[in-house]
Amino acid sequence: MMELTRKGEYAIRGIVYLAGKPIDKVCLLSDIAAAVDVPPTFLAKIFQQFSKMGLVKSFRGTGGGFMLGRAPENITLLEVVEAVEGQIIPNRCVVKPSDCGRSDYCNVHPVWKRVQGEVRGVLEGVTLKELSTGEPASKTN
Amino acid sequence: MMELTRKGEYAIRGIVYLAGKPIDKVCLLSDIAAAVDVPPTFLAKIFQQFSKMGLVKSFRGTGGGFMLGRAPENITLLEVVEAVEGQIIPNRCVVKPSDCGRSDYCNVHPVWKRVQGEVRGVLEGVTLKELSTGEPASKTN
DNA sequence: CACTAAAAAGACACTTTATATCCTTTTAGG
DNA sequence: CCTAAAAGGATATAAAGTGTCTTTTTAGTG
Ligand code: SF4
Ligand code: SF4
Repeated sequence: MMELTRKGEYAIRGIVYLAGKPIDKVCLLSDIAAAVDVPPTFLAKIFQQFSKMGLVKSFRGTGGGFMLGRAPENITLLEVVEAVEGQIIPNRCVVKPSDCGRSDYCNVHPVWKRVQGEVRGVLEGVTLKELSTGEPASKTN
Repeated sequence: MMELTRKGEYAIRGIVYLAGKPIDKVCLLSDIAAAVDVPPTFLAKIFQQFSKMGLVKSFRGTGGGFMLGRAPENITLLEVVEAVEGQIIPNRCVVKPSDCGRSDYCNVHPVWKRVQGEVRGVLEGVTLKELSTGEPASKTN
């Protein structure tokens, strides 16, 4: 259970690739797709989502392509994942307790809340910068 | 993403119900299903799985039914969830790194490992006892 | 023993989500 | 105007999720 979809996996690969390039370098979708081994048409859809959310900037026409929307140290893995997969929801009652009817007294409910928090915490603690360079965030600098 | 399936949700409801009964009380599937509001035929399949893994004991024929396989304080939520949903796998490379080819140098890979660990940790820290009584485990007693 | 209660097993049907491709349209440069 | 490239939309296929139905096995009971 809890498996990331291909879409999510591809999304990460694609944007981490961008994060490894100079911030203002415009990359062709076809190049990115080839580099990270993802079906180009599929990656196109993903990057369209990214583009709408400002995670990447896109340019059309000759000389067009994609570049990162913000500095890679300011984009967390959580943002990337949620951009394409939606919110992280271990159980539906986490987002809509009213759906269940048992949520008032249910002892399992808070556990899912906790799971959600933990997962979000981990993903939020990782930036594209770290993912592209392999270096842990140097928070004390 | 990461949503528990209905099956998983139903499984938990069903077994937590059992955990709230005296350990040697035999409950009818139909009663359990009605009590926790789950389609009886579906719950049957789930309890068959539980039975094979020893999480519940089953008795056939007249006077038959189900009871918990072990003391509720010795069954963790992790066990229950993994019994019906399989392992908790945030990304497939967590369980089969060889599938990816990039796993050797991939910086995202360890993040999924960490996510897996956190989720398992949370679920492992919760027992059926706590879930049925609402009381946190009193480890210091 | 025959009858009945109850779970086990297996097959099946339907829905939803995931995965991917294709075609057309828009935008921008040369 | 022609070409490069992304955006948008429709569609196709496969896989997973959700649930039902029927038949079989097991066990108690008069
Ligand atoms: S029973 Fe509890 S855990 Fe399950 S959906 Fe309802 S509130 Fe959530
Ligand atoms: S690229 Fe990294 S995170 Fe993605 S599947 Fe491969 S090893 Fe795992």
